[in-house]
Amino acid sequence: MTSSEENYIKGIFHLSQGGQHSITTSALAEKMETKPSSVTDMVKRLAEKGLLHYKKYQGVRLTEEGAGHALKVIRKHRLWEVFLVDKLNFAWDQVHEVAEQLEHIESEMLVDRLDALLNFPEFDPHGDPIPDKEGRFKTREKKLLSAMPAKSRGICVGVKDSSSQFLKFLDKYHIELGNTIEVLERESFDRSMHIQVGKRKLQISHQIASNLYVKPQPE
Amino acid sequence: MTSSEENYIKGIFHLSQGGQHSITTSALAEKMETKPSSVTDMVKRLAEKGLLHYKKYQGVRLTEEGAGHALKVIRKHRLWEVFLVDKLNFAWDQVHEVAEQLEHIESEMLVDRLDALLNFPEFDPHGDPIPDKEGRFKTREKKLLSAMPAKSRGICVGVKDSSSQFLKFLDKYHIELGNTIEVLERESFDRSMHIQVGKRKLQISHQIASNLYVKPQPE
DNA sequence: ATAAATATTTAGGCAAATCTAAAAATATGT
DNA sequence: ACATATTTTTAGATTTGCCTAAATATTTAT
Repeated sequence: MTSSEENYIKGIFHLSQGGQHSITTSALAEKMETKPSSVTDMVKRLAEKGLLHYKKYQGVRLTEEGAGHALKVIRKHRLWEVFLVDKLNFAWDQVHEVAEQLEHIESEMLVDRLDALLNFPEFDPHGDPIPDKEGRFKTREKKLLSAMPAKSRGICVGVKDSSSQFLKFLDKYHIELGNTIEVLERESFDRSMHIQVGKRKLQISHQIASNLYVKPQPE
Repeated sequence: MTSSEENYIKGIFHLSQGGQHSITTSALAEKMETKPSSVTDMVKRLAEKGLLHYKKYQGVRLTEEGAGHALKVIRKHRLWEVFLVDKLNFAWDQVHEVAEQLEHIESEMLVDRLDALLNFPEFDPHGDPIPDKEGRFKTREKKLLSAMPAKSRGICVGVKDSSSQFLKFLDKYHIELGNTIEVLERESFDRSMHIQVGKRKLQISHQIASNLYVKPQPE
């Protein structure tokens, strides 16, 4: 399987996570930053290989085999991200590009030993779960910070947008995974929020709050 | 630069190490396990990019830029080999294939941090020198064991053949880099040798002796 | 319900990297 | 030195993954 094929499979998998039963050609084209006609070409090839179901004009859906393959690529991607952060001291906004390359290295032994070296991590530096050898992964209760009511608290467990710009913004305001975030007040006018992180109080826009996942805490 | 182009550049570099001023199309085709006509196509492209000198029917020679690029790829390959052995406990006969893939990952930061993680190693698991960031590498006095006279001693510092079969053979007879090898006697008939490694005495064929490098020791 | 807008596929082309078969240049042997 | 053998290059084809432009199917709106 080529890198390009793997990237398509991964792209379809991610779009499917959004709840869609079937992924349209144009949605996939946008995700892959390519043209719909190129997508049509590729999905025909992947359908022939049994990795996805495709009927003309009906969009695509991964087969079991395709989904399994996607999980393997995602596992590799996330493990490499952990490696880069934990072992090579990369910042969390610097890992994606490199992991995009490393995820295509083929060697089961490499992946399994890397997993062991990193102590079988369950989440990557952005809070996304890492599938195990069998493709299983932990899920945890999480809500967008923007969906949390005033006076509630949550532990920051992940980001929705993992672009470098957003991650650097979080760094700047010292918001990191594991922090407890308390919602002090919500502004209904612009949907901005007053929050407290540790001892620091700050005001964040809706755009920020709607890209941060927290695990709600009782009381 | 594509992986394929990098592999050609690397192949030419290695062939040039053998002392040849100019590398023929057919020698390169054999090295790359491809056909001479494919080589002609590729070297034309590489010549256009300024990575090598090529005149029809005259063979090829790397430019400064080409050689610099080759050294970078070789640096990455060998660093990854050290990583696989030191950090992931790969055996020395299991690293080549995976390193062939990893050597094409593009990220200067990755390479430099990997180098630091490994404590700036100067030699890879097969005893080959690792170029530094500037392409410089240590050379050390080494001779083929087969060229050592009887009653001489040397420290095993490298292998010429790094095929899995040969490396496994060495494992089987507990010959490893760093061992002191003493030549007890040479058989002129079949050029086999009686050697002593640590406390063990063994007889090795010329084929083995001519693929093991040693650093000759005085007296 | 039918026309207009949108989405998707087809057709034909291009670049990279390979191949085979044929042509051209170089090297070798007597 | 000249014919033969070998090496190298050229020509034309294939596959992957992409493109543009045109054709076709589907969806939407009146």
